[in-house]
Amino acid sequence: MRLHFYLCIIQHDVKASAINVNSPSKPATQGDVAKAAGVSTATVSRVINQPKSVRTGVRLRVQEAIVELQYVADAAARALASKRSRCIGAVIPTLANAIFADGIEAFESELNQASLSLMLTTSSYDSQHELTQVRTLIERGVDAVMLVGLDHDPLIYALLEQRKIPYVLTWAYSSDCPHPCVGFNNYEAAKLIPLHLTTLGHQQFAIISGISTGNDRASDRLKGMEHALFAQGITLAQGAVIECNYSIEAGRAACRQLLTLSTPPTAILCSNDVLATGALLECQASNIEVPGSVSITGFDDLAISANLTPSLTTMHIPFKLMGQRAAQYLIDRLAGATPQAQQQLEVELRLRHSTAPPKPV
Amino acid sequence: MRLHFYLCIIQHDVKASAINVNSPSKPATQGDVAKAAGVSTATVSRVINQPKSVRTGVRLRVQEAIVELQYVADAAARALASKRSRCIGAVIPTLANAIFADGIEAFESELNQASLSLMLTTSSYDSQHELTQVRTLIERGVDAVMLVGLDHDPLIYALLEQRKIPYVLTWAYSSDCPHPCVGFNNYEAAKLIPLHLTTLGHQQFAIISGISTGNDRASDRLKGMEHALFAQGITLAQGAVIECNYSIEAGRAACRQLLTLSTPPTAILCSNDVLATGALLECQASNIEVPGSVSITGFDDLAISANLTPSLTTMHIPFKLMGQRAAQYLIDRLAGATPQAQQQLEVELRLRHSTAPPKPV
DNA sequence: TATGTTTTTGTATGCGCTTACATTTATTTA
DNA sequence: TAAATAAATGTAAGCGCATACAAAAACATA
Repeated sequence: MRLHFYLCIIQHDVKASAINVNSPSKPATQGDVAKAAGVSTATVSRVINQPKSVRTGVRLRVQEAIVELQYVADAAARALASKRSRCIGAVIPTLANAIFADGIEAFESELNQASLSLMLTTSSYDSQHELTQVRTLIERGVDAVMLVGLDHDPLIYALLEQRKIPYVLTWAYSSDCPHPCVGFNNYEAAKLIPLHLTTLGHQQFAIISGISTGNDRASDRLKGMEHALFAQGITLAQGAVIECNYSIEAGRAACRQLLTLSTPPTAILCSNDVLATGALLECQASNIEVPGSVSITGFDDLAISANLTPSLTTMHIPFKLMGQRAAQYLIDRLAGATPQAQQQLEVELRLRHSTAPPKPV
Repeated sequence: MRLHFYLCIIQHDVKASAINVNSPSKPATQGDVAKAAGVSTATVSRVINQPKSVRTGVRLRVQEAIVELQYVADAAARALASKRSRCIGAVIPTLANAIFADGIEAFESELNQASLSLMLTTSSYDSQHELTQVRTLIERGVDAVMLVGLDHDPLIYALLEQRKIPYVLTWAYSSDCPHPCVGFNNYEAAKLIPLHLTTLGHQQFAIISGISTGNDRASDRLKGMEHALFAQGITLAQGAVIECNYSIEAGRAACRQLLTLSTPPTAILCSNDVLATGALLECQASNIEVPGSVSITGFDDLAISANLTPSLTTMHIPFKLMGQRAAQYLIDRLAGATPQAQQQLEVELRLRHSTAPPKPV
């Protein structure tokens, strides 16, 4: 016992001096700190995790040793011993769409403040890939998971629930959603847009939608717009609904195509601002007046939308707030609280200059 | 000893049956799998990490047990024992700028294929915050780190090198960079743009730059453009250089201001496409002809740039390739290889319709 | 078949930390 | 001041895995 003690002292001295000369020695461990400060490893651990439970004098001594030895706690060991990785996983369709980038940025920032880190993956709008990514995140030991949209492979929910991993769905909301979600009702929000245009007097509509298969947001928005039109007794002409990828080029191409219909639309409803921007730019490039010849609406309210000429009428979504709320939900869950499981965010139709009454016939 | 043995058996049986009925029992461990397959934990570990070293029959039995028990290896334990977390950290200024979003998406995708996960953080263009984030990543035990730009707090390099954590700098390149980097020379690339415009006959220039303080990319681009102009004997009028945030609104405001100069520029050089888009939209909104009255150039070649009216002359940067290469560099490093430390990517000035000879005076 | 090789498998240790519990020390109460 | 209580600290047992080394099995050689 005594011998052991001496050995430890010697070992510590060697290490300490080695560190002092910046040699490539191994990083200090909790044990090194403990010896340097003359306390047990348990106390070092407490200084790090529950500082208040350690007397001030001791705490200071330990903190000094930590700085001195440039001690950095080993995350793997902490995670193994505490069963918490302090990492949150997120699967989003893509970063290419600014709406995800903004939301995720806020999400990460919020996590950061709670000393949590973000493990980010993308699914490319592919639900099987999403499942794979969730599996990977679970293997990585994330403490919680954020997903986009309400529809997911049931296996995802099974995995998450089996392992008791808190999760939250975002970018969508439904009052009867059986899962925790933070977002807005894409369907209901989308219904508001046709209303605005019919009020202006439009009768001839067309829709540029994202691919609705396997994308509940796109699908809900499309349905919302269609149903709202039908409710007004308006029918969509053959070929007046185009589904395409979320890209400016696709939006342009779709717009071009729609304007060649036998009865061209006086209003084109786009299911997001990327497509709407494409449509607007196509009109600009083709010298078609907006809103003179055709009104155009978007959805999302990207940074560029208010700056286009004409500025885009679109549905404003508080993405930043959504990211924050989603993060907060998970943070609360991990803290043992039971935050509100379904959170609906306010959206707002921003009336700008891309919409106007149709030309009198 | 013997007692302990029995206890283990009993405990295992309980666990196994519990799992079969999908009860909320603890997830299976390697030991559970080992018992189920009638092998040692070492063999299970080998089946997972070096399958070829295990006989086919045994391997199959183990894999079966893994599926049966829904075994998922504990990442923390693996990391602790193997000293590898399989996580790569990245610090980018912001996701709000699409150039980072695209590059990171490719980066993550490449990591994914190598069974590595991305831990993403943002610095808000703040070098001290960046240092904090790097610290956090190191604490999280990332195996490698990706940073944006060449200039960083020396402490960052010290930390990384002390812990022998491979890292790579991106979005920039310099032949004399002492650190691994994958990117392009912002300074040299920027110099090409004024050249194009002087060739067209422009003499009156203005520049809209990002905040150059603490941002080597912005600073290099600005210097590059200025030096190229000076080399042609062209001086910038007082107030002809504006530094502002990377936002469309800021670009618009800067453009508006520049056009009120006593000798308004015939060409406005923007240090990225966001600012250029802002400038272009401002002109559009003010009915100022581009390139009739003023030529505008960007830098980055965002998705929207080719679709604006007029389409934007800009420097094309292969962000996707850059993300892939950066990831590959780190993957190779972690595999023990010594990939090329400095990798320069080709950039290309895309001549489009926002530039033209100035109006004859 | 006996021996030497190689391949496969098992044993047992430790990675660095957290935490239940035991022990010591400080503080309060009577 | 002593006893009772509370607070601070130490002890030691894992957490679940990878891996060095030892042992066993399979294979090759003579």
